[in-house]
Amino acid sequence: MLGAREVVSDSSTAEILLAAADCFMERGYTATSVDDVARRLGATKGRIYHHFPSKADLFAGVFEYGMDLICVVIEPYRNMPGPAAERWTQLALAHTKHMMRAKTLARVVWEGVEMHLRGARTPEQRLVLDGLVKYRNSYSNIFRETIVQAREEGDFHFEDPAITVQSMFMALNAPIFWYVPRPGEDEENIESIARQVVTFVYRGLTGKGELDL
Amino acid sequence: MLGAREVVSDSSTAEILLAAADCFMERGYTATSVDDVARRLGATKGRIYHHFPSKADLFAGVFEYGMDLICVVIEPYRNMPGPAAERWTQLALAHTKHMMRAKTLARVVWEGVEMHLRGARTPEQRLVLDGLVKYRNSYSNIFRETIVQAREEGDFHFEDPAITVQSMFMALNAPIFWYVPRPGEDEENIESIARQVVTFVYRGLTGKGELDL
DNA sequence: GTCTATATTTCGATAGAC
DNA sequence: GTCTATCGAAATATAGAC
Repeated sequence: MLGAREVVSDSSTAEILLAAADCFMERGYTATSVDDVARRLGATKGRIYHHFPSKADLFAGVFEYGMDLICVVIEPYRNMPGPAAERWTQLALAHTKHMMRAKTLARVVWEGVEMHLRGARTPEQRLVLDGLVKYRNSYSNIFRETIVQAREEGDFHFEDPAITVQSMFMALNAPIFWYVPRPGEDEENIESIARQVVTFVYRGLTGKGELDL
Repeated sequence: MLGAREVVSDSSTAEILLAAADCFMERGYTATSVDDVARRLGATKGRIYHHFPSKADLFAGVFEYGMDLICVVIEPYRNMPGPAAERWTQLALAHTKHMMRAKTLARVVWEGVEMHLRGARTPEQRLVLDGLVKYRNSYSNIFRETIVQAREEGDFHFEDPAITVQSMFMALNAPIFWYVPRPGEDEENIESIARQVVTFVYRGLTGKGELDL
């Protein structure tokens, strides 16, 4: 199952991870103090440091938890039979809806990737981040292989796969930055937004029109 | 000219802004210390605090400088005659190429918008950020009006303009996260990437195909 | 397993010399 | 206009009580 690592052993650890995810999303990694996370838990940082050796490890835990979850979500569609273009549509819909349902975790994963792209930091943190981003890359490779196959089958059209995967993910992930859950009318709302976003990207992948300048 | 405010009065201030932009891009706002910026300048923070009352104001200065620049870049195409779809193509190409050429400033603007979406912070910082994001929104409205007009002219197809503008900008801005300038072969590289990205989005806007499920 | 200190470092900001 | 020196406020992490 793509190496889900079952980070969350007990419910106490899970509670810490979710509180940390909330804080990291609201203020970002650097601006979030361990005291902030403890305060959200109604506890003190002693509790957190008992479960995680450092703030960086806490962040890594949230990242991994987030990746584990989304891997479970797209698993049913990974090896779906039929045209790759149709498989892509199912994967993209599941991915985009999950971005909104688990917006908090998705934002943390995003910041982890961003931190990695920035480079810098200490060698130790670098090693941890490298592992996390490798996990995230194995996920994005599922989509990459699917769109390349759909191109071979004549349904998708694009030049560079790397550029296309990046453009695709940015558009599919967009809702994590502006979507605000509204109590009550959530599920239909999520369905409608996901359909529009995936349609937009689907057209970008299937279209053949060239720019007229 | 969309209210460019001429932040950069003297060359000493400009030098500080560019050094700050580099630092903010490399490590993010919170993780960047004023000492970091000073060190990059080969100076001490006394120099920075003489020109900017606070770190937040320094960030605001970089943001505003970045917005001023990109407004100048798209200005020639804003009121171009002819079909809105063609005007959009010129605007999008100019925008995307600038994202790569001025990647540093673009990333700072991005983080400013992200910080604003997070909410939180002190009321004073909130006020400054509100102003900056208003500036940024007036920029994004140019694109919004253009795609809505292109839809009225029958060239673009989409449902919700807000969702579409968000998806569009995310895809057009994607290069600021992965594009790495390579010395020598830069300009042709930028042209090729921008053409591919804008073609992808163009197809997303012009396409009429529906998802088959 | 969680809490109460506390040691240590870093950072934003200011005051005053030059 | 820039630098040196320093204050005071966080924040990471640890030690030891309970």
